[in-house]
Amino acid sequence: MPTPHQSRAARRRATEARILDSARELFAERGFDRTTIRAVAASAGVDPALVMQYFGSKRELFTAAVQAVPAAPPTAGPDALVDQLLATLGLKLGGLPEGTLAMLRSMLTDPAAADHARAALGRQIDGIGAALPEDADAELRAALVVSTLLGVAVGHQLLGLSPLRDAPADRIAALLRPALAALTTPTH
Amino acid sequence: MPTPHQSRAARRRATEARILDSARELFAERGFDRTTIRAVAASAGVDPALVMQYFGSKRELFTAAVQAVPAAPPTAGPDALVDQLLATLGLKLGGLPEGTLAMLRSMLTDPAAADHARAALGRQIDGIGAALPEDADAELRAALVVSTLLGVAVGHQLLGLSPLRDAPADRIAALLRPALAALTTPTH
DNA sequence: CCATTCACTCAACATCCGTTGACCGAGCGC
DNA sequence: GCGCTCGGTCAACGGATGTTGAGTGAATGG
Repeated sequence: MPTPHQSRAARRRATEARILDSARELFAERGFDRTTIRAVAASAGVDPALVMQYFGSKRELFTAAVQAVPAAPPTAGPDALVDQLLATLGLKLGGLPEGTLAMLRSMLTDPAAADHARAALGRQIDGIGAALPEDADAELRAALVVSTLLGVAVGHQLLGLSPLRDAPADRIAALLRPALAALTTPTH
Repeated sequence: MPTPHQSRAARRRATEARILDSARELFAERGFDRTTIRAVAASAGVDPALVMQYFGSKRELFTAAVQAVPAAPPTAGPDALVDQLLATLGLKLGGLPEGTLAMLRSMLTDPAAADHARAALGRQIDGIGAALPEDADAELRAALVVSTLLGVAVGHQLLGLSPLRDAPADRIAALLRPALAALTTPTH
């Protein structure tokens, strides 16, 4: 309504993007089950039926909202690995992308989100495992690294544990660094 | 019905316990929202109305099912701390108690469960923080320790990440130990 | 042996949610 | 200018869920 003059296709794309943004925000905040199509539609200033028309079903809307999770960038040196991991955590950017948060929020209660999470985390594990020095436990160590970062992300972004919420990102990174180094270094 | 001869009070206590067990199992498996009172009742071989009569509401049933989470045992030495933490993880016992799993499963999507989780994890953090050597970052390091264990618990018990699921518990503990030691040791 | 208690069931209500089909009106091409 | 396309709305259905109130039958206690 307030947009004065636009091509029909442009308006169409704009409202679709508005719906997707509202969906991402609500999915990230409340998770899949507690996010209703009606709430997404209201937040986007649109009729619920339109959401269905554009995305087919609530499931497909969720999939579309979460899809923007980028894979881990190609790992370079084994030393820069830890820095890269800390960046992945999103501590440097003040937060993970909302689509990722939506997936994390729902991963424990929605089987489809759990599959998505397992796949994404599995890819991370494989990437890190390949960058680690050759060792029988490389994959397991990579899994522990990813689990550690997952725990910090959950505690910080999703649960808001007070010591984490109030701490500056670089201090968290500084304290985490030796722990990640210990996990990535064979101990024999 | 199959129980042949019992006092009325005993039967009553038995069915209440059966309901609680079914509730814990389903809450741990599917989380708060996806667990229906009808399903709990069916699993306990009972009418849904009886669940209401005994526990008042679905919320109170959940609270009762989750309540059995024990606080951290009084921390002794600063060296045994890491061992104790690994025990808390439940790796040695093949799994955390089902009430704890129920709370963890729902903590990202149910605000009440999130409060419960924040409180329980906060208590853990305080306990560990007090056991750490005096340092300005003690509480933050304790929070990172708890987050790490939370991440491993989630990845292992709730998501079932394959490298973690297939690894023997003592190997996970062995790899985790130096990382936890790095977190609990001031680095200056 | 009888009245009462009490564990337990049955049927129903109210609400909410995902989803659908008919419908409307403004912008587009001709 | 006209008819068609299409972005968008409206009203409704069907199912599931938490919750309730009346009812039933067996164990209890006197």
